[in-house]
Amino acid sequence: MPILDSLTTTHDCGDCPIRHRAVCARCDTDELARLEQIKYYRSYQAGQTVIWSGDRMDFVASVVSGIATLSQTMEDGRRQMVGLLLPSDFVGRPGRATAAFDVTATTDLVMCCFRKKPFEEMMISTPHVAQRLLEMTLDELDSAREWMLLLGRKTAREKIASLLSIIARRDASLSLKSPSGRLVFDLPLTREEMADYLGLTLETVSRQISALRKDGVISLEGKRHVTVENFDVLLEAAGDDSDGGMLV
Amino acid sequence: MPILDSLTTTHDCGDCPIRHRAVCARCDTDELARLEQIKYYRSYQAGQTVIWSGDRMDFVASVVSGIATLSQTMEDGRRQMVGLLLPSDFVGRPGRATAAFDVTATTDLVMCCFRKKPFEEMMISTPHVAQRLLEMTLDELDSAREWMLLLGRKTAREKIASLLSIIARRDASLSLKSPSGRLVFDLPLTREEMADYLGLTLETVSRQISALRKDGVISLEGKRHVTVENFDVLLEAAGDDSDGGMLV
DNA sequence: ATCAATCCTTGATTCAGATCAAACTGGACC
DNA sequence: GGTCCAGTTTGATCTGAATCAAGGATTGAT
Repeated sequence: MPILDSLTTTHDCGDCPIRHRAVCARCDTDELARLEQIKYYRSYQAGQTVIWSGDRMDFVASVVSGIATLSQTMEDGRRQMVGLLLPSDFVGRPGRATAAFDVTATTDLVMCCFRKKPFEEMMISTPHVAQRLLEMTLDELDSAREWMLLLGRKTAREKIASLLSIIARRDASLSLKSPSGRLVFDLPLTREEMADYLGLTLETVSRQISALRKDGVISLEGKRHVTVENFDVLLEAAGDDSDGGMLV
Repeated sequence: MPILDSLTTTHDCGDCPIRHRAVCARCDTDELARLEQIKYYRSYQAGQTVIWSGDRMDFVASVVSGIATLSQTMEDGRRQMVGLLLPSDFVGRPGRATAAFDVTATTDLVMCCFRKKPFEEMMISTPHVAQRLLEMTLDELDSAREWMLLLGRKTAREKIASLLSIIARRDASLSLKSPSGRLVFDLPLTREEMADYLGLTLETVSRQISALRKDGVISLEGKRHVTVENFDVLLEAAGDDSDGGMLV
């Protein structure tokens, strides 16, 4: 993929777009230099599988750009997404040999990979990587628990509204606007992927999006481009109390 | 509660029943001595609330004995348990002022609490606490993600069978037996608590337990005492592939 | 022994979302 | 232009679990 060539070559951590949010966020110059030595970039095309659950995994990585999904599949094919990996999110687990979930590139994806063995050594010898990883993991755990409320107790309509509000909030935070009033964004997922994330069927996702459109909560241009007229109305539909926890 | 008196007085970490599994598992003698100075025990009766979501929380803690639940409630009363806290599990989050979830004692409960400020200082100055906490948090995150598959995609029957298999596995691991063939244990939760954990109603829980009994997968004495004749049959009913991930 | 309270079971009915089925949309390619 | 095809929408029907409702069982208090 020619678009990605500039990123697939080794890159200076100082210029990295996720420098301040990823697992390396707290590293000082020395630590960064050590990371530079064990890192390499990998690119994946949209739709490609990064790793299958159970596969041997000899690296850990940060998402640099693009979106990946974490999912689980039962023998009969039922599938549940258990995480959405956005730029700066961490993939893999120090101290474990195999992947616990399937990782799939949803868009074109660039990852900054660290060879696992030396990364594990850094975890022990330098504090900043481990500290940041703990913080990120605690955040992920809170998100996962928020998601459990959605999966266990929310209606289909609330699930859709919750997902839209999360995506809207993330987009707003990237552009430094606080999420209120009108918001515009593109859905990074197909209806089927949304269904897999929300524990629904793709038909129900489609119907509920149509219903939110009819009710004036959102409007659509094409299938992916969404306008939210009033963020508070969306939160209301999501069943969240107006301030809303719901981290991504 | 007179039963707990021996535990509510200060106790030597060396004799602690969770010494080898809790957040202090990796600590050396020096570190343990520092922890001794900032720790205190608290007991709660079955049914008592330990902390409400949003409340200020000036400690973190390990469950020493008993069972607690982590849960979230929506304004209209819908409720979802997002974690079951067993002995050695950690409660609270360094670097955060308020509780993110409700914590409730399901049985009589003893917690080993650490004052948050000095605990946070230890996290920075000594590596072993932070390392162990990271490991425990990564395990919890994997469990939470397994639970997302259950909540999003499993049938009521599979949910019940999954919960029973988790409780059975934990009981077996405490008594060092490998879970296979006949297993006997007590349910630590009411039907309603099971429903809140599984994203079901208490009536559906009751019906599915009856159904598993009729089908010979389990037998019951009273309402809480369960016998599993064949663990593999239970796993089959849970929809897990026979080796089964499903950590607690 | 009676009463109240909590927990649990079972039955009847309803309904939200799944399933089955068909058709539409918009881009890529010839 | 056509035609392919993945992604999507919409309709008809079915079904698993929720809801509504009524009783048991056990415990503990009076």
